[in-house]
Amino acid sequence: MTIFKTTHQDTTSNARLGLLSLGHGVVQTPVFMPVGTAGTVKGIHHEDVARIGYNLILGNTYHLYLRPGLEVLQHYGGLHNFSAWDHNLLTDSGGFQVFSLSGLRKIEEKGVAFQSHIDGSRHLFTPESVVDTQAIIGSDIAMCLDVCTPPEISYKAAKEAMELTHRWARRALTHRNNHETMKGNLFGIVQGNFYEDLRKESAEFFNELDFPGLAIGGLSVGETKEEFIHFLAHTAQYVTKEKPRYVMGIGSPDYILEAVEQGIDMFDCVLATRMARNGALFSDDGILVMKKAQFKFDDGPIEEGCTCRACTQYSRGYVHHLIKAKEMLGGMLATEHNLTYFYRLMEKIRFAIANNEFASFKRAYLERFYRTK
RNA sequence: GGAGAGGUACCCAAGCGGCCAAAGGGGGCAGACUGUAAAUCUGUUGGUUAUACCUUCGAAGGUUCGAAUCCUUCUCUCUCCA
Repeated sequence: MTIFKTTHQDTTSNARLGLLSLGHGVVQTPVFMPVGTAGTVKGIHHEDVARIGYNLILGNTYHLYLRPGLEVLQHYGGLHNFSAWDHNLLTDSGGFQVFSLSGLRKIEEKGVAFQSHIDGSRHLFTPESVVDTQAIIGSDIAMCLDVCTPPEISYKAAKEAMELTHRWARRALTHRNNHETMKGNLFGIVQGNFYEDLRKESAEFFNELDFPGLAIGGLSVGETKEEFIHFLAHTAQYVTKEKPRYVMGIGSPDYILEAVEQGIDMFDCVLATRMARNGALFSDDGILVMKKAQFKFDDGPIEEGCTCRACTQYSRGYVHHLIKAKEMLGGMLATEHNLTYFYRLMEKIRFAIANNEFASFKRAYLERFYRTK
């Protein structure tokens, strides 16, 4: 069963419009997904996330498994109900967490053994257990457990990680297809590190399997922007265009534009929400670091035309004050602003694609965003 | 009026003869943040013609090769007693 259809192909790039049909509604692509690691998009009500327009957010298997734990999630009938989120939910498998918590982990054929960052307790994730966990969470899109690797590892290590990712993917798919209660879709994750032939091999491997969608993983893990762009484009050319294509872990507006240009349909990133909490707000004229003294007496909105609460109800000076004073409302308003900004950016991107002018839109956007004022 | 404690950089505060332009906080300023161990972290914070020199630890004077540190006087603040 296909869950995705392309509705328009931009004539100036590989960018495309699509519709992604999931358990909690249809998602317009390209789509940016806010990250709600531990069952909450930090600093904002789920109600407000939905009000902005989002109908697909992330959760994280690793974090939710450790806390609140499967018993609690089962008690509440899944994360949708538990967190009052009535729209779509994608959960990351924990592959990235296991990678970023290196030192505590041990990767074996059967799965990955790791220690909790919370209390040091020992746990094992297998391709099968991670599918089970995401079934309990109730994910509309579940991700395979993968082996995510950093830049500058050897070819041999990269190849081994990729091959293990592939074996795990087969096991996860088999398990999912025999699963009695899982309703969500399971996506595969292309790996291959920063080696062109491995990326090609991994993409072709996943194209052959019966996943309803595919992700490109192992990018945005510390490589340069040039490497990111190169390996994104290189990998994307081999990943089937018949399925939704998801680049994990990006990004900033410039990274998102690069991804959309390569025909990527989905991406998620903590950047918008984390930077908001740290006092950096996005605008078409670049990033505003709100703690700067220049905003102290600034009566204007964060961004003219923005529809968020921060922009429609408060001045830059007030937000500046809240951020400086470390008031909770500051991070909340900033989060709402950045998520609104990214939502509107995606709307503009989709509009540009619909009008076959993505290439010029991208150029003009970046020119303005990085123009020094 | 008496007794005691104390005045250190933008603020609080350590230092109590040389390793002190002076710990640590805070505040200020700057930077970072990309499948969230982050409402976090990092750098910087007397001046200059800058691996050195100049000015600075309430004020003035003194002891010493050398003083934020010891002595004298003055001054201001706080606490207790009358």
